[in-house]
Amino acid sequence: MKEKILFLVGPTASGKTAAAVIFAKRIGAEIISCDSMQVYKGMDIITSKPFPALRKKVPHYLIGVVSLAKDYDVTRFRRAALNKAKDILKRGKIPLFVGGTGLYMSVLLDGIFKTKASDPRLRERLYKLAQNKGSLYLYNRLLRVDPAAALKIHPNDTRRLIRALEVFTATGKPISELQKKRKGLYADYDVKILCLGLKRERLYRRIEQRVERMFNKGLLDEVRKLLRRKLSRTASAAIGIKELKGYFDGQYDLAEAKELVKLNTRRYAKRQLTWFRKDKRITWVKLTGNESPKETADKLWKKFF
RNA sequence: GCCGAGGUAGCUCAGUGGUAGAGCGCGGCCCUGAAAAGGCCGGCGUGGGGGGUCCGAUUCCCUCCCUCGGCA
Repeated sequence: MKEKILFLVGPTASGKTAAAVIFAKRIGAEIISCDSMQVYKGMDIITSKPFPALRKKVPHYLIGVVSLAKDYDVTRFRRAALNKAKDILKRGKIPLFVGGTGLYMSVLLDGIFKTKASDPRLRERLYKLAQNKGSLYLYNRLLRVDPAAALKIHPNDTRRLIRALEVFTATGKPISELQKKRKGLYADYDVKILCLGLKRERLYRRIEQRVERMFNKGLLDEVRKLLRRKLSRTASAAIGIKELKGYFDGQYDLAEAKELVKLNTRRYAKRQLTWFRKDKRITWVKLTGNESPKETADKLWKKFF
C-alpha cells in the first residue's frame, strides 16, 4: 500500500491558503509550502503568507526560511521539500503541498535531472556573450552541441539557451539527454493533486480585491523596508517590488503602481493556469469564488477520496 | 431648440469607394538549478440604426438615435 501525498494547487488568489489549514486539520496533514516567494523572510504581505494565527493551527514548512540576500532555486526547494515530506510521513501524517509555483510542483511530482551545481562565472560569461553577439549566436552554438535541445528552445529565450550551454560545458553531456532521466513522488506514492478552479472573471475580481487588501495592510511600508535591504536576484522578482519602486522613484503615482501590481498578478495567474491545465493528473475543484474557507475545504474533502 | 465635433476591437484612436488596422487590454501556449522569472503565438469586429447612390459603401448622400462642446 503506497503512502498518501497530497497537493493543493491553483492560481494566485484562488483561496488555497485558508482552505488548506481547515482541510489539513480534518485529514491529519501538515502543510509544505510550494511557493517560490513565500520562502523568503520579511516578504509577508507581498506574498500573502498565511498569518501566524493560521500557522498555529497546522504546522507549515518552507515559509520564511531564506534570507532576502540569497538566491533560491528549484533544487534547493526540492531537497528541502522532500526532506519535510519524509519527516511528516514518518510521524504518520500526510504531507500536503500547497502553492502555486508550477515548476516546483513539477520537480516534486516528476523529479529533476542530476547535474553539477551551476557555475555563476560560466553563466556570467554566456550572458555577456548573449548581450554582445545576440541570443542567436548562443542558439547556433547550442545547435552544434545539442540539436535536440535547440529544437525545443526558442532563439530568443536567452535564459534557457544559457542554461543548456552551461550544462553541456559543465558535464560534457547534452541537457536534452540528461533531462530524460527523472523520477519523482508520483512514481512511488499515492499522489492526489487538487487544483482550485474558478471562472476567470471571478478570479480577476479576487485578485483586484486582494491587491487592495494588501495595500490596506501596509504593503507600502513592507516594500519600502525590503528596498532598503540587499535583495537577491530571485527575491527581487516578487510582484510588487519593481512596481512600487517605480512609484517611490517618482516615475508614476500610487494609483498607477496599484494597477501595475494588479496587471502583473493577472498575467501571473494566467501563466499558472496554463501550467495546471496541461497536467492531466490534476483533479479540479470548481469554485464560484464566494465560498468561505470552510466551504472550500468541504469541497476538497469530497474530492479527497 | 440651434450651431459645431464625433459615434470603427474591451479601451484610446488611425485609415480606405473594393468587407479594416495600431497601441494598450485580453486570449492561447512553452517551460527540468532565476519560475511571482523568461520566451513564443493570436485581432478577439454585424465599422450607432434605417434608407439611398454605385458593379461594390466602413468610406458618398438622406434620415433617425446617442455622446461631447458652444449658443440659447
